[in-house]
Amino acid sequence: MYVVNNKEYTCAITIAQDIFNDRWKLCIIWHLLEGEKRYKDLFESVGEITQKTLTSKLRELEEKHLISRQIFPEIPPKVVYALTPIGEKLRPILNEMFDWGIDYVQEHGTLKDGVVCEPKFSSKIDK
Amino acid sequence: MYVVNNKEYTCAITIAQDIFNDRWKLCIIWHLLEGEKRYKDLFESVGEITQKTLTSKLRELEEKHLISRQIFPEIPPKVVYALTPIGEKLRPILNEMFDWGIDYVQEHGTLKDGVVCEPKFSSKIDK
DNA sequence: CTGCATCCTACATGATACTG
DNA sequence: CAGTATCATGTAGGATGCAG
Repeated sequence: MYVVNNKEYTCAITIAQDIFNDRWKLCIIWHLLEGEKRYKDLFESVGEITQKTLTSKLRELEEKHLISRQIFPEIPPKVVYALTPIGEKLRPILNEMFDWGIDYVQEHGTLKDGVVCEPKFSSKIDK
Repeated sequence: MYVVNNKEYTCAITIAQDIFNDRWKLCIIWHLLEGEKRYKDLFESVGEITQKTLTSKLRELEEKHLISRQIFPEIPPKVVYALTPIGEKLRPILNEMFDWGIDYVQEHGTLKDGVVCEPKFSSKIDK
């Protein structure tokens, strides 16, 4: 039996599930795989998320140790979010999900004109 | 731009998200990685899911081509669910999520006595 | 055994406006 | 710029009972 944050789990899969089982967290992590980002940049790149939801999701991710939050005491304010090591460890999973999505499109979907996301294969730390 | 089931996506990640981003689908797939199963067996192994929800999730998974549904014309009825090839392709992702969960427990959780799930590394097809 | 039909509730998320 | 504060709502999922 696993115990995390006073919750009990019998399967390690459900731990991961519990952490990013909503509409936005995986997407936020996905964009942070490119490197640390400011609140504003996330707000723009994540898409149609509202500020309230973005703030709430960032707090949850921080609480669960997937991201860090660095505050610069400036005017105007500056806050930078970045993946923690355990958050960074999601990279291969996200990339595999990306590949699976491509496979799925080839079997059951089509490709249209327009911009699409690129995978985030390599770590920025390498560069 | 990807088009699947009349929905447009700009990122392949969101396709995967759209398909198993709820409380139960990943868990159902996880158990089907052991091999095909009857409705009753899923109902018991998945856990605290209700019949209504299980049925609904199985329909969604079938509709999205992740599982197949085979009906045996017997009394009492027998229905067997199994992963399709594209569903089976989720195995490495699920296993990596499992491993990530273990990592997460080591950093931010604890281990207690009690039964835990095993990973589903190999395909049953191999055996 | 394998479902479907109702009814119901909680929570995640959205819309909008405001603040230091 | 980086958030709160309110208010509103859709829908996923639960509880329960019935059916072929």
